[in-house]
Amino acid sequence: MEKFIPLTDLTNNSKAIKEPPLQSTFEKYEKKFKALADQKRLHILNLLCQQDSSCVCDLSELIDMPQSKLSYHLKILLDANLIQKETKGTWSYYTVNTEEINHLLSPELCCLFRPSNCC
Amino acid sequence: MEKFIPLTDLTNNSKAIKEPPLQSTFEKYEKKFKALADQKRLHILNLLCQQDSSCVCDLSELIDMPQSKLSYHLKILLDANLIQKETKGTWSYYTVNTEEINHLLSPELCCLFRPSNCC
DNA sequence: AAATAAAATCAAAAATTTTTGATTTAACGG
DNA sequence: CCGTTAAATCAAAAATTTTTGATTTTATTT
Repeated sequence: MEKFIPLTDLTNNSKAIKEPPLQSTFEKYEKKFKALADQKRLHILNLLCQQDSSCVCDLSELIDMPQSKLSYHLKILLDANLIQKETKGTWSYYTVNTEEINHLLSPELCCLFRPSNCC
Repeated sequence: MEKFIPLTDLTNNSKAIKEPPLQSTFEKYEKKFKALADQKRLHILNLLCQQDSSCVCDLSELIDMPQSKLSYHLKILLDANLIQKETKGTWSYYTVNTEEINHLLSPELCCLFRPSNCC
């Protein structure tokens, strides 16, 4: 059992509070930027912003994309935590994860990828 | 020759100033996010931030990557306008395009992908 | 219980991106 | 002019991502 809390973490560039190693930080952002690195997914995000909650079948019509393809892209956005899912019965409703988008993107991208009330 | 400037652009959702169509906006950001969607390139950006100007051979040692591979990744960042190149003799010096990064990313990503003096 | 409907999953094919090692280009110094 | 060095380019191989159509899962309705 530890007797006292060390004041400095010598293993990590002498910062008192342990930061995750750069490597895993890069992994995290790689995943998020990969999710954003696709026109179709940017379009989906943009649509979700305007609707504030949509099910797959609604989106499927808006964006003219087969259901399985849409589910595939939604999963990538979901796994990157850029959107959230709420299931009601047989429907899945998706919404933009505004907090996450705010952490990631500049205010200038507001109009495209954040809910419509913001600008 | 135009007699007067139209007050509204009826072809584009009645906004007076013509915006690029969403499609081409998505294309633009797809390219930038694709450039960011890779651990190695995030690492390169992070290194460039700290150095404020480095040639390929210096980077190649810092990141332990063969020269042709590094050139490939630098080109992707360059084409996305996230970095800039200045050639002196046989050397190419690369720097982060801070303005572009600022337009794209949140202030929270400052420490990782902007020059070191900012936080 | 059977029929229907929404959405997720799966496996194979197609498309795209990345890696690799060799070659080329361009600039410099003797 | 020749040798050297930095960096870009190239083509083929390898790896990863996306598309497609079929199937499965889950919940609802009759």
